[in-house]
Amino acid sequence: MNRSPTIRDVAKRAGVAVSTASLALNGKPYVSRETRFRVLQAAEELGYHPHSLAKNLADGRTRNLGLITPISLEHLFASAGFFSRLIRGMHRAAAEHGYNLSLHIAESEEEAVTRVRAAIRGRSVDGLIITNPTVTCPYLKDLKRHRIPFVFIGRPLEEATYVDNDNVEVSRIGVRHLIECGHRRIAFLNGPAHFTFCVDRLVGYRAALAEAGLPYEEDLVWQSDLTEGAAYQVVWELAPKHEFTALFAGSDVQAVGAIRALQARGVRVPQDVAVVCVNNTDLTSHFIPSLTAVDLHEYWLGYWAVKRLVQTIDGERTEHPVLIPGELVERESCGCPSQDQQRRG
Amino acid sequence: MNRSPTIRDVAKRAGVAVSTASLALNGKPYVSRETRFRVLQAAEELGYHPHSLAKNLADGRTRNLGLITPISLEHLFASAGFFSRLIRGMHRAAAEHGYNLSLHIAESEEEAVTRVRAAIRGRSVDGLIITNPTVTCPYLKDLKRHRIPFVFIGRPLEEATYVDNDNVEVSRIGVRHLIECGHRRIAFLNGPAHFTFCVDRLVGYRAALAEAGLPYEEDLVWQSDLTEGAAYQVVWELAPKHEFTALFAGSDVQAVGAIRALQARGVRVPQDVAVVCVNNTDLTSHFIPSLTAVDLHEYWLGYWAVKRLVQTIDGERTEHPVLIPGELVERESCGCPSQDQQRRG
DNA sequence: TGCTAGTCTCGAAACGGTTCGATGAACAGG
DNA sequence: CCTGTTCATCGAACCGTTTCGAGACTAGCA
Repeated sequence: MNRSPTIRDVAKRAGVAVSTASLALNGKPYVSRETRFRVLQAAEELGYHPHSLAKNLADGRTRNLGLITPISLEHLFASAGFFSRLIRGMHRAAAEHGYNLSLHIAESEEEAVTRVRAAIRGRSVDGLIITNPTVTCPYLKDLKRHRIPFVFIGRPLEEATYVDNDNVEVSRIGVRHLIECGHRRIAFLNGPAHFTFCVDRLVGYRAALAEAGLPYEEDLVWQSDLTEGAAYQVVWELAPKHEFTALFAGSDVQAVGAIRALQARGVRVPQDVAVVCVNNTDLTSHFIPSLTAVDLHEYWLGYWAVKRLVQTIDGERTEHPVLIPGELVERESCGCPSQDQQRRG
Repeated sequence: MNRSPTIRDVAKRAGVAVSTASLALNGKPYVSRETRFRVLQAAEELGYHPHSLAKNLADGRTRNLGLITPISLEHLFASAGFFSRLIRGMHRAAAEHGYNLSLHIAESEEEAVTRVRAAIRGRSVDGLIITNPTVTCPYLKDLKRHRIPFVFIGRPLEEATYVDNDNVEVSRIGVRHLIECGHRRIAFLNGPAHFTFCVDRLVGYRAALAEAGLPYEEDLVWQSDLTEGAAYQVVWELAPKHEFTALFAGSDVQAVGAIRALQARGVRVPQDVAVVCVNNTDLTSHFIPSLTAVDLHEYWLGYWAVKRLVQTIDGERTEHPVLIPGELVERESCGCPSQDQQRRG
């Protein structure tokens, strides 16, 4: 015979009933020592491995976690690295709990709705992780109606369990570092205010200034899309109109746009203006000058999202969010004396 | 009742047998017009959606495709963006054919073996896509023994169906561009020779020179790991010893290391040395000067890998590989007059 | 000795679909 | 009118597990 052995084959070889074999194989109680041994041995000899689909159908759990990514990723995460680090963290947590990760990528929010529905209808996942909840969250009602466990990555406006960076802290760390370097007039190039993380970061910016007893000047808070070009334009236009010695940028790409604009205006980085940004990426480490950045630890974002989802699946009621702290990675662009020499890497 | 409707509920409501309902719902022949209509209507009214697990168990197909990534991704793909573009392409093709994508990330090759085995044993996938086959390919014998369909991304040494870039063409395109810009002494900073793509690219480099009637000088072919630091060291050391006006780098990160070394030696890019590299990434577009690069179209790499896998699953015998062409993206670093001004982007 | 509680084992019934073989009706050709 | 197809439908078996209820056997205790 060529087909792979089933639990029946194992049971037969061990001379027990199928149900007993099942108990033995799953380490359940009420199986005698010898019986368990015989079953295990038979399984071993036959090269038996349970058929996951059958298992899943029988006990109603799929052991599958779905990742839904609405909105074209290029637009959302400035850098694609975000996505892969996120996924790796998710994967690790999933593996720790015996879950598989399945991907449901959508290019638009409507497509995301479709994918959420399909996942729910087909009962193909035990829970969902959804990145970048927006204001509308059109899938939310489907999720709630079917009571399927889910976790957001990113702070949603609605009440829902989520995992996100502590974005207040993220910008506070960056700005505080500039203050410690002696800067007192620090511009902030933020992202669009409809992202919750941008709102939070403004709070952190103000907090850092307040802590240091520095005044908050609305004129020094700028805003641009997350692209290099948008950042360039904004900085090109606003930089000459204000006095500042440092700039805190909301993303690595925005920082690059800003630096290019400053250089075009004859401003040197970091000598004339120091720069710190959010997102520790390939770009920040390889750029010249290399960029001091706040690392978002996306790996752990993914890791905890899955952890939290598994908790939810297991019925634990845990409403409060998980907030991942950022971490400052010092490089050349902040112009600090303590800049590390990792060029030789 | 709260449980979701099954096909039995549909059958009962439509007044037909379960088997008939199944035929009707799946668009199979031998169902009369009215019967089919009644079944469909009943399904509609009940809000019936087939239970994917049950379906899969019944017909023995999982409709799942597994992606196995051996070897820490950071090491393998210089940039993380590679991974996410690959995945998106895979996802699209999978969606087109009604498959799901499940992730099996391994940090080492041994772990990859474990994951391959687990996937096979649990019958949880219909086929596997494995990135970056190495010389040893330890999972290969498991794959062949169980006759599970699989496709490699990257050219393996063993005989096996794979999808890869046309790496000979990739470097030929890059080098040819430099030649067209008037350069005659072109250095080549390649990656480690144990990667098949590096071997292929050397072939392309030589081909481009030969086509233009330029001599091949072994002294101008350098080699470094795929990191910035390694590239820096090699170029720092070798650059002064040779005469050349252009450099072709095997990756974006290597190009950055090379440029940094050149600049440290007082060589300007692109004025004194023009640079073209492989990998069109965030880094190449945002770097100053922005880097002319050969785009690898990873999206299509992933797309065709899945396409090919599905063909294999469907029993089509298609041994020859799919080769994705590269495409030159012109920017500042090659110093060509036709450089586009996309700064405003 | 009789009763109860606890172990161990078993067969059967799920889980929710697909597929196979049988059955009957309608219809064609001879 | 008989026979052989083709079409439409049905019931039952099956995919490979888990779980449930029941029965048998063993101790422990009055």
